[in-house]
Amino acid sequence: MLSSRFPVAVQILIILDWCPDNVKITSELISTSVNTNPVIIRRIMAYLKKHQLIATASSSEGAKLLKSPEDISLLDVYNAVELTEENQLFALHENTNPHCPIGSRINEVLTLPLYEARLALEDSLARISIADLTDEFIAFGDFVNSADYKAIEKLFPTLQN
Amino acid sequence: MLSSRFPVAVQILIILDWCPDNVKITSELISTSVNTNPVIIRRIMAYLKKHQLIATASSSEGAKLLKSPEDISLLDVYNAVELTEENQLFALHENTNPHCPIGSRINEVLTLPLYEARLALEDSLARISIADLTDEFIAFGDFVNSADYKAIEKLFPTLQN
DNA sequence: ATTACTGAAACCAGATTGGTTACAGAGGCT
DNA sequence: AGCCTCTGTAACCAATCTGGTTTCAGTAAT
Repeated sequence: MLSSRFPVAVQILIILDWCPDNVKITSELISTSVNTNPVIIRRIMAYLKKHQLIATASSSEGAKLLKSPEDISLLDVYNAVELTEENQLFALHENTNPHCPIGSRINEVLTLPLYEARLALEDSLARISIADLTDEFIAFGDFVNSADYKAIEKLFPTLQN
Repeated sequence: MLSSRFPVAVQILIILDWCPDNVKITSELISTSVNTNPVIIRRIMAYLKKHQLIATASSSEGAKLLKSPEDISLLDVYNAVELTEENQLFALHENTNPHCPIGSRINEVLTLPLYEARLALEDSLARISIADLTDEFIAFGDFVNSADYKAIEKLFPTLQN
């Protein structure tokens, strides 16, 4: 099973898309939504930053999206946080027996079917954007005007600046 | 990245398909092809056995396929060895903040896109059978008659019975 | 009975994960 | 200038997973 870095990264990007520009979004605000430690959020944001999906600032304005949310697909996020340096979904068993007709060629034979399966996964992820997902939530303006907001205002301490 | 149980399981099934019925296939023979410890092979074979893909015997005849190799897909193998009890590819971050409009619904919103991506992966794996892969290797008969065979005969100590 | 193999337990080292504390440094603000 | 907030890292931790190994009881064929 893959790590939860991917869904958390998606949640980070949705929050950046969902909040108006004048809201200062810090790792602590996001960590309150995810319900984890701010350092966890910063670590994942470092991946997103490295892949040019977001920009962060040492104080001041908080994090911002670097691309239009319509142009950030789930595949972009997946690639940013889940792909290792080996750049593969399926591991292969290394050092199979070179003297065995099966062992000597198994990895070569498996490569294409496993690559195609990975492509199918990636194609599916590529079809959904952050904007698509943000649409599934209540609008920020409606949230602020809702009766709920007052009760949980303290959870968004930096919401208004 | 997923574990190498899956490719090793595929290799086990290919060997069972590839070898003629009169060859006694033990965990040690397979471990020689994979180049690992026989216990590793037995552990993976236990998954395959639990999912009714193979039968094993305490001595005597060795392991056998329980289904025609055309009817064993890579998805069957993947499901047998890689799926956990939670039965999912992507993890979600649990205990997100129920008071946050995003956190309270993020997992619900992510479920469908992640499920579809997983389905795409599985559909792709379902299209390839063990028989398809076995076809990619030299036939057992040709191997036995080849010049190579004599040199590595000792690696298949139980080959002829 | 001997032999050969399976199945399972126990243990191990290394890697990964999510979590935490701590702190240097960047960059606003007064 | 000093203060304040937040980022980016490092260091550390416990839990889990993985592949590997040794050991051994049980099973089945000869």
